[in-house]
Amino acid sequence: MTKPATIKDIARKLGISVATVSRALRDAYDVSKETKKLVEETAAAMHYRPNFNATGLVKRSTHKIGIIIPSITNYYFSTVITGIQEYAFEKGYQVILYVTNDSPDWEEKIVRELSPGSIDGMLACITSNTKSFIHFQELIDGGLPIVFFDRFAESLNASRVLQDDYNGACIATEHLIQCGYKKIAHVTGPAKLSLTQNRLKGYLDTLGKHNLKPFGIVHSGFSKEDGIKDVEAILNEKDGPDAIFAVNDRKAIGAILALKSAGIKIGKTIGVIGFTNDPISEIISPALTTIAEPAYEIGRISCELLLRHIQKSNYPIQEIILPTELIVRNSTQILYEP
Amino acid sequence: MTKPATIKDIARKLGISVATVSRALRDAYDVSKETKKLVEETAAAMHYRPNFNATGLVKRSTHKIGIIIPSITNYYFSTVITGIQEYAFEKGYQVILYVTNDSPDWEEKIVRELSPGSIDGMLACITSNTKSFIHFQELIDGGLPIVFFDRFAESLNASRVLQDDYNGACIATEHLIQCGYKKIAHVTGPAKLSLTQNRLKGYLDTLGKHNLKPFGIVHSGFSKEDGIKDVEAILNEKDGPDAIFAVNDRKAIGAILALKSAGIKIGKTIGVIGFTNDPISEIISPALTTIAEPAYEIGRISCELLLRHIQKSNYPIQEIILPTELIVRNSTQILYEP
DNA sequence: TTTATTTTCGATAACGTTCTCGCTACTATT
DNA sequence: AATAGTAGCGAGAACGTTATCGAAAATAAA
Repeated sequence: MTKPATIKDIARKLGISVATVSRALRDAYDVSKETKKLVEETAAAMHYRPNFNATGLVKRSTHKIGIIIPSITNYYFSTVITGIQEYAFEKGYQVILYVTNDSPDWEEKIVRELSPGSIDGMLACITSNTKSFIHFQELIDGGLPIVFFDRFAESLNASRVLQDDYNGACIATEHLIQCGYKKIAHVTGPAKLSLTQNRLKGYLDTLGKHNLKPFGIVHSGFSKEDGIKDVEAILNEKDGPDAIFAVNDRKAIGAILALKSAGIKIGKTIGVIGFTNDPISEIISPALTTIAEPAYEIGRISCELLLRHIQKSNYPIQEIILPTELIVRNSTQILYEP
Repeated sequence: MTKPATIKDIARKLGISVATVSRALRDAYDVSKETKKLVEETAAAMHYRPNFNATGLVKRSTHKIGIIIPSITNYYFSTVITGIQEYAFEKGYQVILYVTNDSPDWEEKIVRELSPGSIDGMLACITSNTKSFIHFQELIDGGLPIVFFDRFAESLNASRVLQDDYNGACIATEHLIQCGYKKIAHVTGPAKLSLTQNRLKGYLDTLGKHNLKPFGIVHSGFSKEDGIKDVEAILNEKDGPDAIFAVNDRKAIGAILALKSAGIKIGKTIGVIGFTNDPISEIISPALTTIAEPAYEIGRISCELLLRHIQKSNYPIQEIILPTELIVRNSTQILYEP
């Protein structure tokens, strides 16, 4: 119940002015070594902790950054957040978490209700169907540094950190082709998202390179249930696929479940490849071949970039793309040696 | 780049005092309806947003709460956080996330570096081997409301919200016995944690009730890998178990993987039951029988309780225990009809 | 010495709010 | 008509810190 010690308390105890104490506590060129040391010692003794509200008020900088994200209950997002959190903590920043539940309305509400000076910058990942971006544009216009990750809007002039969706999709499709699969379907995500488009493009381009035709492209959500539904629909068509490239692991899991309950041999009859490298992909049987995304690094690097923008207001806008990696497991198999 | 509007700007524009504007913007008994309406309108027009640093300074209350948690990359924790976040957002509170990585040193450092007045309260889940609790005690002594969830320290006089670990373990063990399993091993967690102790006690008591002997109790970490190791060790003993009760789903998953690679038929030869109801438990094959924890509700209720403590400084300390539920899947089977 | 320069510090005004007074101008009471 | 009460507002201090300006003391240069 004891009130926390302030700079005034230290000043009073030492018989010096608050200004001197303040200087001594920061990087001070303006204060003698003796008083600096003295102040630091008594500050420690009194358990002094700076009041961020006060410093924030005068310096217009709280050491806080915001994360706005559709959800945290999946491997990719929670790992990105972990990366962000760790880097931020190392640099003395605190992280405020905003979860949109993938609802554009919530997203807009959250952004609109932001108090000025409550955060120094923002890490953002938009919902899968954010239609208007003016709320983000207003933040940017207001001078708040924003770095997008994973999902972003082309129209917004802001830095972003992404995995290499296009090449990842190329690698995935190439792998299926090398295995000997020929009729490769793509179970994809929400149409407007750039990551969906890039993975789709990688798929199409790679098929084209090999003179193969695209197959049953279905746009829907990102969930396991979406994967099940989409694959069931594909299976009902007359001419079925012999492989499925899913836009992410959750949908690939759905695909595996759907194929299993249809009694189809996964790998041998129909190959499945995902995207993410969710830990579940090595637990499910057959284990899921997938494209690994560097989620943790994306978090760390996004945060690093954001802090640069915060420190230099004219820091140049960047697009950082991190490589992906093919992880081969049992859901794809070599059908014949070429 | 335009500076955000302040209360002063509104006052100047309307030719009234800042005090009146301030009153008009809050629940004002002291201001006429006309000026109140006028102020609200121009505030909206100028996109006024209150500055939390300033209000926090004078009112000694930021609308922020902290969550300190070992990790966010698992189903239980991320779901609890989701519950917390949603409730907090509904009530106008922001959530600051602190991740300890299950390291007692990080935990202590984070707590020690908290700035006074930077949060109004704290939701906490301790690491699996926090040895000393004085850093939390100091927070409590300093008057900061804290609510613990899932993991807590008996010695700390603070509210807590828990799942019913004891009865959950009883139900789990009882289920195994009803199935016909007789030699039930318990793969458990870090020894000091109360949840470990309660689940262990539930297991022991239920066995005792049926005159069965406990079997191969192994204390280790919470991870899948720990589960694999523990079960491999148990299998190497002369007289093997016919069922395994794991302290959580991740270890149960590890158990299933270990049993599979040992070529043991799960369910028929050895039954497995977990604790959590992680989504992965219905994806793995065989699907995992488990005790479902109300993670989301624990989050919401913890947050609700914390806000009560924040609003009434003498709000009574509570221990809230939420029920669990048995979810039967294929990793346990009825061995014979009694 | 005297002057110039540096080092070290204190006073004071901000930052954007809320809070406590107290003042004015009404309305109600007698 | 006199008093009391009340509604509505403004002035100014406070919250804990940093920033600006200048003053005093110490040192260096002349």
